[in-house]
Amino acid sequence: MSDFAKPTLDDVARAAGVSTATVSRCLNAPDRVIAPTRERVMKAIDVLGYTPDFGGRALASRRTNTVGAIIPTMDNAIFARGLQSFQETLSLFGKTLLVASSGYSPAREREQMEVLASRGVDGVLLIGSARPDSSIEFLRRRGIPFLGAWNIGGKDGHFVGFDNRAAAAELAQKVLAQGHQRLAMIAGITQMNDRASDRVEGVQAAAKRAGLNLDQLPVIEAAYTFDDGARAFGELMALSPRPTAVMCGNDVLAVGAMQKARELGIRVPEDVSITGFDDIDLASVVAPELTTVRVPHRRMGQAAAEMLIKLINKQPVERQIEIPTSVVERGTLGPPPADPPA
Amino acid sequence: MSDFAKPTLDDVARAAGVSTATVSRCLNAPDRVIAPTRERVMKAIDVLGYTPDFGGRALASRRTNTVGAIIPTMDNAIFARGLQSFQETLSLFGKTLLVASSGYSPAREREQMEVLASRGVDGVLLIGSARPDSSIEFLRRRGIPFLGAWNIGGKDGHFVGFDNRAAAAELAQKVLAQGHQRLAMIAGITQMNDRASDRVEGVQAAAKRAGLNLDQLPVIEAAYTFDDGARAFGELMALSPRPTAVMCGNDVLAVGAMQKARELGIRVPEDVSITGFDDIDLASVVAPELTTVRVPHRRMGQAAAEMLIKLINKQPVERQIEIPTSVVERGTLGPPPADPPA
DNA sequence: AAATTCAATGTAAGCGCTTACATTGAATTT
DNA sequence: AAATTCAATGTAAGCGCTTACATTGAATTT
Repeated sequence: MSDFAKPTLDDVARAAGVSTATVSRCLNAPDRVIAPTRERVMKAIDVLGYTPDFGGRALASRRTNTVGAIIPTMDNAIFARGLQSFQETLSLFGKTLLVASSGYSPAREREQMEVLASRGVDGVLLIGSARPDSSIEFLRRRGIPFLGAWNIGGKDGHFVGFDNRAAAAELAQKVLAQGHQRLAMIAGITQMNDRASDRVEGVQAAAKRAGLNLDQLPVIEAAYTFDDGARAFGELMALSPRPTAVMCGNDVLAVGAMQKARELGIRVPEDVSITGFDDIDLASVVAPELTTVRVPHRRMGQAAAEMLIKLINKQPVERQIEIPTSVVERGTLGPPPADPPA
Repeated sequence: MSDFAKPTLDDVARAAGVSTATVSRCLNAPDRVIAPTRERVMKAIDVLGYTPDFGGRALASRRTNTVGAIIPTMDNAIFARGLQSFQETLSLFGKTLLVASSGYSPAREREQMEVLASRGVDGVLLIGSARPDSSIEFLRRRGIPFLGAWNIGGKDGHFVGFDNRAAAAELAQKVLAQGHQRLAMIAGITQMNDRASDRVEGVQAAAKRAGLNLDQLPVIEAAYTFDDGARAFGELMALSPRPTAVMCGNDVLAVGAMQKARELGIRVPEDVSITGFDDIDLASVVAPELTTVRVPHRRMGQAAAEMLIKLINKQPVERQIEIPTSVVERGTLGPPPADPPA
């Protein structure tokens, strides 16, 4: 076998004594070729070590069997798990994943859309729904099916995700049920991030329903890192009156807050309750374990892949699939101290 | 602008009043076209909203500007960070990342190689060097440049990574220097995983050098999860004599072990010292903080991307690049108890 | 002023497939 | 037995680019 002459369809056809059309059919619609012929062709393919050329195939069929995903970053447990199962499911359908990252910037997201479009992806996975209309318009014009994940409720388009607002509200209710009156939030950066802003709104809605004054519900925005969570927690603890419960936009922020609490000698949950969001592995590793919202990332990734494939195949789909979440009550949530510091 | 008629090179050429070759040159070798012409062409490209067709381009140029990576799983902080920076660097060079996962199975890795090869990737990133020769042979025959990362020292081929063996040995030395005589290990699954087995060997070598009897150095292999780490730690603690220091194959295992210790009422480091490997964020979040080996994942990801691009461009490269690691001594490592339990 | 050079551009073949349409011939219907 | 049908296969165009080679004509050299 030569190192150079990569065999082509033509070589296979010649070796099997059939036309190129027949070889192509063996590959793409085997039932349209009679068994003995097919076997002969398959044998030739095997002997020559033939694999179809991607470029030729893409050009002729106008299909790439490639799906793109534009996520803020892979380097974050929030997306890693869902993306992994998205990829696994895609691979079951013979599709490959092209990964691009936006770093939470809508402009970079748009750039990546263009990169993916020019690569002829059959479909695109996006995160959430907050982005300039022009970006969506771009995909529409190109005729590329797309899907928002990790959230639902965008004004139009398809979604597979969870109701961040409702989940945050539900968690807030549990906190309020413990008797807390002085809530505070460490939110993710809400600009162009509907997951982050929905969570804030959810907490605020629940607080309002419970008769709290929203002016007394401080919200600090922080990037999703331990350090930023810790810093924000420090700021909140300097407030007067000091909050007795700090709800965080995700688990990473919450764990950062817990670290800072330890550093400041503030006990969790005796002095301050802390909650997270996502229920990543980390949440059940810290002590005390974190009260948070469980999000079935793997299930969502799989559902997203399935829906996107249906969209690509122009099969009917629901407009959105809501993945149920649940509050996980663990050690970091307790009643407020009897005599909270002013 | 119509939704359907995606403009082609031909359309641009006609609109700009030049030949298709000139348009192609504007895109691929702009300096070979005089400025006024180029501007006219660029204008036409802009007006028509033209983007080159990937299939056509790939077919004609025999290049895809796509790089593949086959990693065990994305859903693990160990790979996520390095892969993210690999991708970012690639993107700087106009290359896109195709991600495939093997789930730690050499057979699946091989399958994914075939998938990537048939997609015409320009190069492939692999993890480590432990795999059947036939897999390497496959890439060689196809003429696809490849690179092993996360480790160095494979018998041939190119590598960008760290010396797992030496790093583990260095960490073991620190443990031994504390006076521990009863070491134990919770290793990753070593089969077809050179990172895991190199770390075991490193610890064993250091122990031997210190005059310990390797028969008295129990090693339990465990998958990289908290639960498996916890389970293995439980087994080790049931041993008699009980180890006074448990070195873990990575941070996740170590944190799992710490959880179990807490559950068993075993104090860390007073009763048992625990060490990890990788220094993922988690390591400095647990209490006490984890003694571990710092691995500059981002730097490695970037170096890997740069080397792979050089390989693709047939530029000269070193055979391997070693990324330095360092031991981070933190709270989980202390001297053995004065009176260790039998 | 004629010859030469060379940058800028054009012509057209070819990359490796898919697929609409055409052909063939055995099986079925009349 | 002739006509019809239809499954199996073949023919060949075409998908949208890149690039070797050809052409053009202004600038330079003689």
